[in-house]
Amino acid sequence: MRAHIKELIAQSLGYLQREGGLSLPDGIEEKIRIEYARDRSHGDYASNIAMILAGPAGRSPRDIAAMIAERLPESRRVKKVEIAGPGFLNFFASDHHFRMVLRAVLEQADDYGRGEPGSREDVLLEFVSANPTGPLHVGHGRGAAYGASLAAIMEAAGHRVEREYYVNDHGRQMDILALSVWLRYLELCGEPVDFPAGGYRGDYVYDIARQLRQDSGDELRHAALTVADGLPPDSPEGDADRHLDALIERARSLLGSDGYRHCFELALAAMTAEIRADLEAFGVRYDRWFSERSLDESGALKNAIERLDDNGWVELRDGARWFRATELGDDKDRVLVRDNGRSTYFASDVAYLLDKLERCSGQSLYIFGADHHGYIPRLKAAARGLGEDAERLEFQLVQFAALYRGGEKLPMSTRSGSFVTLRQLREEVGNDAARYFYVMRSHDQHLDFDLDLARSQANDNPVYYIQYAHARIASVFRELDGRGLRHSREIGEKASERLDSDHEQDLLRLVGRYPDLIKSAARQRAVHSVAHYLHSLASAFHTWYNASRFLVDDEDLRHARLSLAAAVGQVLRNGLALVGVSAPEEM
RNA sequence: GCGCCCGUAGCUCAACCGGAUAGAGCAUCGGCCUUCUAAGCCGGCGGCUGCAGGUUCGAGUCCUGCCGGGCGCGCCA
Repeated sequence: MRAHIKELIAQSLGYLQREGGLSLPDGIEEKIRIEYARDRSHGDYASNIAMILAGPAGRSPRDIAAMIAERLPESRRVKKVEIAGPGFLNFFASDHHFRMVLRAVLEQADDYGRGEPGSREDVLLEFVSANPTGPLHVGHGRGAAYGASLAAIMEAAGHRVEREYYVNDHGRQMDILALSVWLRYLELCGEPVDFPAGGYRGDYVYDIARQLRQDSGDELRHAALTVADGLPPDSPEGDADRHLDALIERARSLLGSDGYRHCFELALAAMTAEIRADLEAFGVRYDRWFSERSLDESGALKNAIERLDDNGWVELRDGARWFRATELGDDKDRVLVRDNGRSTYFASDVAYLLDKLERCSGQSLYIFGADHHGYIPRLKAAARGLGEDAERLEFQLVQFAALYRGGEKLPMSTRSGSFVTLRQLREEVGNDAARYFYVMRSHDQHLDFDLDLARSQANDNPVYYIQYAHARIASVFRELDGRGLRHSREIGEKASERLDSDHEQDLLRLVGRYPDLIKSAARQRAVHSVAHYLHSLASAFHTWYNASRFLVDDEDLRHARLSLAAAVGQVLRNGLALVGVSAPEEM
């Protein structure tokens, strides 16, 4: 409908242009914006085009609006056009338009609101990508909920979306996990080891250690004294990181490369499987799990560094290879290969970035936690250095979700193990509430997640409010069935002009703008706007439900109302599906 | 110190890339179940959009400065 009205205005402007009554700036068609009227008395759609043209044309906005209105082509979907306020053109939709809306919803059903697949650019969406060194916590949950919903919304809008998880299966953090597992394993063998300050302390480490003991028995056992012998001191007296690195080296030498590798692979596989299962249970699915290690194995890492070098952005400094990022917009130069010959995490990022840009024709979208915002300039610099278009990289920052319990903010640290996992959250508040709560606020806003509130007020959750509307609709149709009646969409559609109350008109309007909503939510990456829309649709339905009855004797009216109710139910289902929330038939 | 994000009702947040009288939920006060699900509905109370300037027909939205909060600034991952 927005596109339709836009076209009407463009035609009118065309007439005006040809008649010579008005000279228009070039490309003015692009500037036509159709908005939703806020107030019912302002009609259904509004355009401010006359106000934009007033300046250059040197005439009053209302005059111009009148000229445009006079030359608007007839349309069956527009009942009338008014000029209001400072110069708005207000469009009132016709009964015919609303009839078309009803028909579209009921005919297209689950596809209502969906654009043609592939009608928009392909995007590659990377999200969560948490290190597989511990279970996902509630911070990751927000990225997961936002990313999965955004992917679904963009897909619905017509993008082809590739969902990707980048697995950091390569670096020091993984070594620390492998070491932690091995030390816990030694404990289980009865060795009195001192657990390092920098190790991973969560219970899950014991779980993996138990698995290791089951696999390997005492094969990997070494005396605690041998393990600790001659190591630099741990904190607080010494340096925790130096201690940790020495301990990793000790593990490697005692276990041999095969033994060490076994610990490492077991820990990696166990953690990855757990993360995957967590996300799956949360309704979050990926098209690809991309291994960082594979970049090294495939030579992609070497290629990317060479390409930066060929383009003249790499130089040797103090035995290390540096990327001269400063000249490409970053605030510091970055090390690619350390003086010990090992490549940095950043080097892998560059290789992965290149791989993504080569695989995807459109935008490569990163969803980062807010703490990663410092990566943006360096990744853009890398894209430029590679000779790629940095504009194809897009970053959405998801702000923190702070957890509160008993009015106290919970500390969140992976290493100390004192965090609330995504799994615990799901068990506490349920999948539907968790998915909805995560995305009901704009992703660039901080989110205060009060666990007590989420649990104790579970019945006041907005998500139940929306689901309840859906269940009520289903219940109406059950009642209809119970009375031996049937709903005819055909009659309902024909009689749709009987839906003339304010409540019904509000609902028709809301249902009709759903397809536009999906497009704009996708364009703005604004998942929360879908959540808000669903809430207002449910609210309008509850109001209507309380104000009037569906199963009336007047057949035309009954069928018309049932058609509208069915349409509302359909849109609720479609929208809820996009944010990963179920639409129950009864509650 | 430098950089990024954010300051809107008592609380948590919206406001369709500059539009019309800034809206919801929670909290609070008062009403509505013999009728399709009261996990609901109707009404009241609640605002100098952090502060001060600027840009223009028009600013919560854009620009500058200040105040306040969060996060980030390693040959870590």
